[in-house]
Amino acid sequence: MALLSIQPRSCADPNCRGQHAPAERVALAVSLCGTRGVQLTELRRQILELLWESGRPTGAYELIEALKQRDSRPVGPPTVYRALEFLMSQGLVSKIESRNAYVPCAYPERRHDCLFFICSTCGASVELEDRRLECLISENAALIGFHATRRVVEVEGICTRCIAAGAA
Amino acid sequence: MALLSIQPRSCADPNCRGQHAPAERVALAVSLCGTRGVQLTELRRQILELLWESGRPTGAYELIEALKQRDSRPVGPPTVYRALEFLMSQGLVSKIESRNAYVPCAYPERRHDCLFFICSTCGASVELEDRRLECLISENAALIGFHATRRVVEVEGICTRCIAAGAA
DNA sequence: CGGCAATCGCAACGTTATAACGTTGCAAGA
DNA sequence: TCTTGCAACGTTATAACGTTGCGATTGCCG
Repeated sequence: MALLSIQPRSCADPNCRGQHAPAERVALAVSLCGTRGVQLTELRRQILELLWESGRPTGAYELIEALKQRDSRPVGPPTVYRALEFLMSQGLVSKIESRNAYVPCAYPERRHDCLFFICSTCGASVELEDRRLECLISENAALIGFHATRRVVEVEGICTRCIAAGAA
Repeated sequence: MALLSIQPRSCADPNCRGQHAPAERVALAVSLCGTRGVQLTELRRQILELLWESGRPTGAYELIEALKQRDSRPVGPPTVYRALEFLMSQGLVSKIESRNAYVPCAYPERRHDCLFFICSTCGASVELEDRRLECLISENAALIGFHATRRVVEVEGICTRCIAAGAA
């Protein structure tokens, strides 16, 4: 198991690297849930925040560890899985099936299916959206009379950064 | 856990429904492996056969059960996973990531990535191929400088048969 | 026949997910 | 105030999926 590397920073210093983004993401989620009349509880909020801070697909048990270290609150697997289920139902999080891990969703206000690129070297993932891809899948589905409800598109490979690093 | 439903038939009777197909599929695999100079051992062959006979994505532990019932040979998880790994390396089997289950591949001679449709009602899966889809994914990959090595495209929904049955 | 690599058997363990049941906290209405 | 209802969370155990490590066996090839 990879070492736990979720290390939130307080973001008051000039060395803060992109740690404001998680806060903004969470703020968006808070307002979104307010609008929708659903409860983004403290636990759910924290898990979403951890996912944004992590920067890569993160397993449920990693989240359990991170929560324990963050505020010495021990939570069991069902608790975390329930929170993840809620976050997924709101489009705030997606599961990366090929990794059994979870990522925060960049555009929770749009209800679409995403296209994920996961780097096998550094583990980072990138989320894209392509309407044409969804159309093509629908087209194929129609071909066999299939009614699609969920699309999982995950691409494994090597990201730009790792290609560059490997070439050096 | 769903009831084990892998029930091979001897295929000598006139009521045989599609059970010749698995035999033909396996025969193709045998010749293919012969050509490639790799060993499709008895165990590997049996697992491939079971997958063809199953007709739906089948878990590793289900295969273990089926093997035990088929010829009272008890095999452990590592044995089955190794065989599956071999079959996947030869393009004879694919893993359905969203189900942690395995399906036989219809076109093992072509080395491509498939598009799977999995029915949430009956569990059956259909394999399609669409070159345009692969192109579109490559295009998106190029956009972010990503070098793709594996594409996972799985669509969950309801198949024609189940739509019809539900409408009745 | 001897050597070697590939395959298989087996025990133990690690990881991911859920079942089953109980508890807490809050809010509406008699 | 009671009590009823409900959503969220806690706890234990267990199911389901997958891996490691090592030794035994098989089969190929000189």
